[in-house]
Amino acid sequence: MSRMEIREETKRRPLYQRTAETLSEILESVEPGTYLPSEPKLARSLGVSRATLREAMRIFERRGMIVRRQGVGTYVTQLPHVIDTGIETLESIERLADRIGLKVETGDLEICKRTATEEELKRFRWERSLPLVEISRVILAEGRPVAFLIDILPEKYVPVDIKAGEFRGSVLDSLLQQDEPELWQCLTDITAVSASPEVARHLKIQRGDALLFFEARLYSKEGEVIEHTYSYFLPGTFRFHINRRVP
Amino acid sequence: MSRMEIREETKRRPLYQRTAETLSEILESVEPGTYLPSEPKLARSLGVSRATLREAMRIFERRGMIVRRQGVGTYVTQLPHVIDTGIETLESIERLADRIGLKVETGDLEICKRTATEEELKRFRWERSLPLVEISRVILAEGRPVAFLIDILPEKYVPVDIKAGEFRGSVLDSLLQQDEPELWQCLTDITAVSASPEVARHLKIQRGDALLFFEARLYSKEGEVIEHTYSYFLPGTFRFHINRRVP
DNA sequence: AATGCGTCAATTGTCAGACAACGTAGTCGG
DNA sequence: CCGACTACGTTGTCTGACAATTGACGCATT
Repeated sequence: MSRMEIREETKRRPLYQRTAETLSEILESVEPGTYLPSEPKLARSLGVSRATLREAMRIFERRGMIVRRQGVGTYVTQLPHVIDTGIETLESIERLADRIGLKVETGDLEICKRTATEEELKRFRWERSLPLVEISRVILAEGRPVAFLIDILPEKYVPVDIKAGEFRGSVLDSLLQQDEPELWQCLTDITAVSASPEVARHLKIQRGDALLFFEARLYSKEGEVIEHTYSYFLPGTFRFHINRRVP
Repeated sequence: MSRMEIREETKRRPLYQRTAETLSEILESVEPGTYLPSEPKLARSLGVSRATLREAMRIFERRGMIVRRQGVGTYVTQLPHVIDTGIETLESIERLADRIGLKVETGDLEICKRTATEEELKRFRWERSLPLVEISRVILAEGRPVAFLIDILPEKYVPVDIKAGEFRGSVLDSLLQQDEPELWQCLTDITAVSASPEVARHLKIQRGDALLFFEARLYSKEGEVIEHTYSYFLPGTFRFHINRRVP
């Protein structure tokens, strides 16, 4: 077969995206404030064309990780790492805990089937007959409850490993691991609430204590709501930060 | 003078950035789900090269506003507007209120000069002798307190109009309006707190009530801390949302 | 010595054109 | 009816070139 060639599995995604990943590693490894090699040199050293390199760089420029100045060069900004550890990137609590070296486990796991409420039908455009699964659980860090999470998603989207009873602690991670459905973005509302009696009971705190509250909707590329999550966080354990751009 | 040519003031910034703005307007004006013209056509119609257009498009692709598929085309995603109204873009409370049609005013304004504390010296790398200005105020919506803000910044950066006693409600807006110092990004920590007695007094709420709390550091391109802000928000009035990307 | 000016080299910004890779829809043959 | 093949349009990638901008240097002038 003349057309069959060796093709790495990474070949699937566009080159500029893989280049962006390589660039990301480079940016993390160099001291903030240092200048990158010129575009022609860097492109040659990465084995891509200058156009492709520029497409990859544009991403980091917009994120504020690099500054490009015509006639001068491109240098790495201060604090580039926070962008990849910030809230801008969708991440499960378990992975976040992992990253900061925190051991967590799951408690009070409850999984139940139900149908959508009127409000859910209207807000998420789910079918009336669509069977839903609601998964609630408590996150424990060093034995203490630090978060209470409620995931709601159509039964057809429930990852196979969770269906099989092998719940490993994160609905999101299971969803990300499989190919179907393809996740695209997650819209999250942020606010603070006083703990309700039920949430207080799960978190073993006083009713009325202040909690950080996320309400998130996970979308597919087609704009369909795949999952809906309520998250209650006890202040102090997790630090959520975000990099806001100036307009 | 042969070299002197008419040059619009907008000419200063790179073409791909201006193209990005034009693109942004186009994206907002079209129905979500529709396909854009092909890159050659769109580039011609915008009067730029295809390479420049692609650099501009890359920004919106990363933000999730458009999806590009090789061999098919580029289409506009659902809910593109939330990105520009989300928390990702730095914005004063006053402008946010404006956008959602809320009338706000300022109360309990206090401006005082002081020197940096030990913690501030360490965290922000400010000079020990640097005189600071602390500006605290309450945001009122329809007569009710909804937010309490504390801005801390070196005296040399205090906008001239505020120095002149013309405080118009937003330190950030004043900073953005002038050319110096040049703002670059804002790192914001998000959490929830119980209202302290002092904050509760300003917001006219009970001590211990749940508040959304932002701690923000405003940086220049050189990585210098220009401003430091504590923000307490009463839940319910402002909706902060964010678009989280899947990795 | 200090200052201003022109020149030059290096770097990013922009352009044009070409071809490759990919997906879709239609065509053709079975 | 179904499958394979083909043609076509789109995005992905590359090459080379030139423009615009900046900083450094040398030089003449003050």
